[in-house]
Parts: sequence; structure tokens; C-alpha cells
Amino acid sequence: MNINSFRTRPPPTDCSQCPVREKSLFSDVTKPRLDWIQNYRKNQLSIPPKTDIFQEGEKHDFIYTLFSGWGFLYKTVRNNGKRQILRFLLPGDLIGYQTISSGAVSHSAATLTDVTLCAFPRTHLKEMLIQNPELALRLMTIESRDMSLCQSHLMATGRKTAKESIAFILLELFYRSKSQIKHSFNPSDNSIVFPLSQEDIGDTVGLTNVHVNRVIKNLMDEGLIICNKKRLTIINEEALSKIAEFDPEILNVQALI
Amino acid sequence: MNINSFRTRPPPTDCSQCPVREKSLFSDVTKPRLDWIQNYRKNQLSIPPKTDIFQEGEKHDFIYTLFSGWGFLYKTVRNNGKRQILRFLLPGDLIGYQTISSGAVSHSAATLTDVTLCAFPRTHLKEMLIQNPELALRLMTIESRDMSLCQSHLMATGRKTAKESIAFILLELFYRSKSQIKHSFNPSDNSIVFPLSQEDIGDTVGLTNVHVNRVIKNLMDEGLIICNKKRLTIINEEALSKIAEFDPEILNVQALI
DNA sequence: AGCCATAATTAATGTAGGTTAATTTTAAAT
DNA sequence: ATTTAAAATTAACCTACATTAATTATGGCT
Repeated sequence: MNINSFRTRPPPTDCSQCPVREKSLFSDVTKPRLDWIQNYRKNQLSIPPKTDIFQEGEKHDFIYTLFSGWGFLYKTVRNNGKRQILRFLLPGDLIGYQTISSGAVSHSAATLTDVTLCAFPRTHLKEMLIQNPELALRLMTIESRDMSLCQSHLMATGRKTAKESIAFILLELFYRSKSQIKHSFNPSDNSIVFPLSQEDIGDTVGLTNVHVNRVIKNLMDEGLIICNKKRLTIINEEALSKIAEFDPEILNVQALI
Repeated sequence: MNINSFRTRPPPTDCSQCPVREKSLFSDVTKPRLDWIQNYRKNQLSIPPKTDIFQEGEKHDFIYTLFSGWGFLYKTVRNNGKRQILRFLLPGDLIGYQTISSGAVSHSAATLTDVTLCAFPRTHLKEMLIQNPELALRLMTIESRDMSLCQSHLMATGRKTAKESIAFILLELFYRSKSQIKHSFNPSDNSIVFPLSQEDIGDTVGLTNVHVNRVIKNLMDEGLIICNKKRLTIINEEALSKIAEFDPEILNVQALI
């Protein structure tokens, strides 16, 4: 099942009206420049849930911005078939720019929910970056933010307990979802839409689904969270943050001030 | 002990003669442009082994290129005092550009050996990047390479066994050292200078020094490596690569072809 | 050459989290 | 509404790695 087999459609949204633009690579682009960018956007793709967007080793002529839905990047260990989730994708996130020298992408990407992508030809994006140094700085900051998250996950997986790691990923996604997804956050009960399975969480923090279940149950029994029916409610954010050693500032890491 | 307490000296090396320039941010800079860059380089710093270069949370006006020696980036888990090494620093590597919004660096950095750093004022570097789009693309590629390594470490720590993870880090450093350090590699026995302690390895892959010792002993008993006296010899590279699932291509990951 | 701190090695014992497998709940599909 | 597949839950048992602590080796320093 290839990405080319998914329905593409003409762009329904004007980039200047895009609700997720401020979270994307194009946050700082000036209005007149936006039309120019929109010329480079080829089309939008709709992809169903639990489907690969691309697989490690494939070559793609496009780079994508996630317009709506949830996805994730992952790698598979060939020796044992296990999966490691590298990063969750929320609206505004950029994917597909990281390749090995052959031009093949260095990891796989998949959807969790229905997803819409905006596609930009790879070569054009390079052109855009050279002509707009601010865009290059913005991409560097995005990369630094993603690097900061990857480093935090590495620290969790390497040096924290299961409970600490899981508390961390829940808080990270809670904050990112509040920031990047309209209508996801319900302020009345401090909850968000949360489409991850317990297996997905395990593949993020290096645990089995069985153990993730034990820990989530424990966090619920302690009254810190509610996590079921595709919703996550944070009941005691302070206590959870302390367990996770979570500082929202890691989501604001930048390159070069 | 602050970085300002270390001896600085006037740049002894002309950037155009720099032996590690081709591995650095400035690999693609044209000769005439180099003089201009050198004006921005303030000075060089000499730092002794096992010393912090900077600590998480500090603010620094400089960004550094490692001129000689080995170092690493790390974070400390406050809840339990454990250390996670994030990345090893070899000649040519750039450090200190990743900050949180306050301008504080998001991780600590330390030396393993005697280290010499070239210092560039942070604000100047930003200026340079805006004026040289190629430099920005080069930095993006460096970030992508580092991201690829961080993702590989995450996969190792999360989804591989101790033996696989340790084999991986040994091969990674073997390849990087061959590429980035003159006179480190001895082709007659396929060995490199290797200044990591077993505890350093453990803090990289999320294991204790005791277990690292068991695994290294095992790899040596199987005749795959020799690792002692600050040298690493790879005896059976093919078998080790298979255990590690190591592909040198991860060291050539790029942003945007 | 001898001193001292650091690192490597080994062994005995403990535990966090894995494995397997069965049961129940939820949600998607017809 | 019924069927079916996926996900969550629970329990019993297991293992890879942690912990602690003692011993030996190494290397920097005078």
C-alpha cells in the first residue's frame, strides 16, 4: 500500500487561511510571500487511520506538512521485529525531510487517525529555504525542538522508570495537543483527544503493552489521570509533572536564540 | 568551575588551514569567505579532561566548534541523579546552539580528554547563517545527522538488548573516529583511540557499568573486539555489525537531499 | 619506583519489567 | 443489532539487568 494509492485532491484551503500555519514551518512568512509558497504546494492527501505514509528506505519527491490528524515516525528493529516510535506528528509538523545520502527516508511514518497532508516538492522546498533565510532558521528551530524531544525520550528510556517515562509522554502529548490541535482540549475537565493505544505508548518508551497497562492503571488508581476511550484527562498535573520531571520548556527549544 | 576560568589564547590556526574544517559547519565555505568567518571567531579555549564545558541552564554568548579531543553532551535526571549521555563530540562538531527560550542551553557538555574549542559569538553566527543560506543548509544537515544518531540510540535503548546496544555504540564511535580524528585510526589492527570508560558507555545506552563490563567481556571472549587501555580494536566487523544492526549510512543522514 | 585515585572485574543477590496466555471490554464493520 | 477484530485487563511465572560490595588492575603523578 503506497502513498500514491491515496486520494489526492486540489487544495481546499488557502494557505493564508490555514488554521495550523502558525505552528508550521511557515509561521513567520509574510502575507505576500504566502501566495508564492502556495504555488509550490502541489496538493493535499487524505490517509486513513493506522496506515503507513511511507516506509524506511523509500524515496519520495515530496515533503509533507501534517494538516490534520495524528501520526508518528518509527523504526523497526530487523533482528527482532520490534518497533520504536521516534516522534508523534501533530498538525503543523513537517515530515520527510530527513534522508540518507541515496535520498531514501531514514525512518517510516504512519497515521494514528484520519490524516490530511500538504505536499511540497522536495526540490522546491530547498529552493525556498535558500531564497528565504528566515525559513531556514525556522526549520532549524523546528529541528532543535524535535531534537530536544528525542533527547528527552532517550533520557526517559535510558534512565527513568516505567512510571516516570509514561507520565512524561502523557504530559508531552497533552501539552503539544493543547497547542497544536483546535477543539482537542476540553478545559472543563482538563482533557484532550488521545488516539494512542497502550501498545503505541509502549513502543514509544520501550515497554510492553502489558506493563504499560499496569502503570496506567496505577496512575489512574492514584487519581492522577484518566486515560481511556481515546481521551486523556490530567487530574493532578502538578503531581504528574513531578513524577515525569516534565518541564514544558523542552517544547520551546530553539536554534540560535 | 566555569568555562571562563579556562585559558583562552589567540587563534593559532588559520581557518583556511584548519584540519577539521571539512568536517565542520564550514565545510562548504569558499576560500574568500573564510577570512570573513575567521573575523567572527573570537578565540580558542583549552579545557582539561573530565571537565564540564557548560551546564544545563547556563546562558552562553558563544557557540563552539570542537577543534581537537573528545567530549559529550549529557543530561542529569534530577529525581535520581543518573546521567544520560546524549551525543559524543568529535573534532568538527558544533555545540551550544540548542537553547530554551530564555537562552539557557538545554543540556550539559563535558570533556573526556583534553579539548580545544573554537568560540563564535552566538549573535554573529545567526548573522552568518542569514547571509549564507548554504551555511544554514549545512547546519540543517548537521542537525539531521545528529537527529539520526539520537533516534538510533533511542531505538537501541528502547528496543535492543544490552549486547546489541553496546555493539552499536562501539561501531558508531569507531566509524566517526576514523572519519573525524587524524591519527586515531590504526589500519594495521583496525583500532582507534577510545577514551570512554565503561561507565560512560553505560550512561549512553542506559546500563550500569557492571553490566557493560559483562557484555564487553563477552564480546572480547567471542573474539569480536578488544577494548581496553583506551583503545578499541574491531576484530570481526561483520559479525559485530550484524549484532548491532549497524549501518554506516545513518552517519550520512541529510536534510533535503 | 611508589603512591593514589580511577577504572575494570567478579560474585551474590534482588527486582523491574518481560513473556505467555486467558478473559473482558471497546469499537469498527456489515 | 450482530458480528468481529482490536484493545484493555489480569494473572502466573520468568529473565535481563540492577544493586551492592569486594578485589584487582591501570594510569597519572611525584
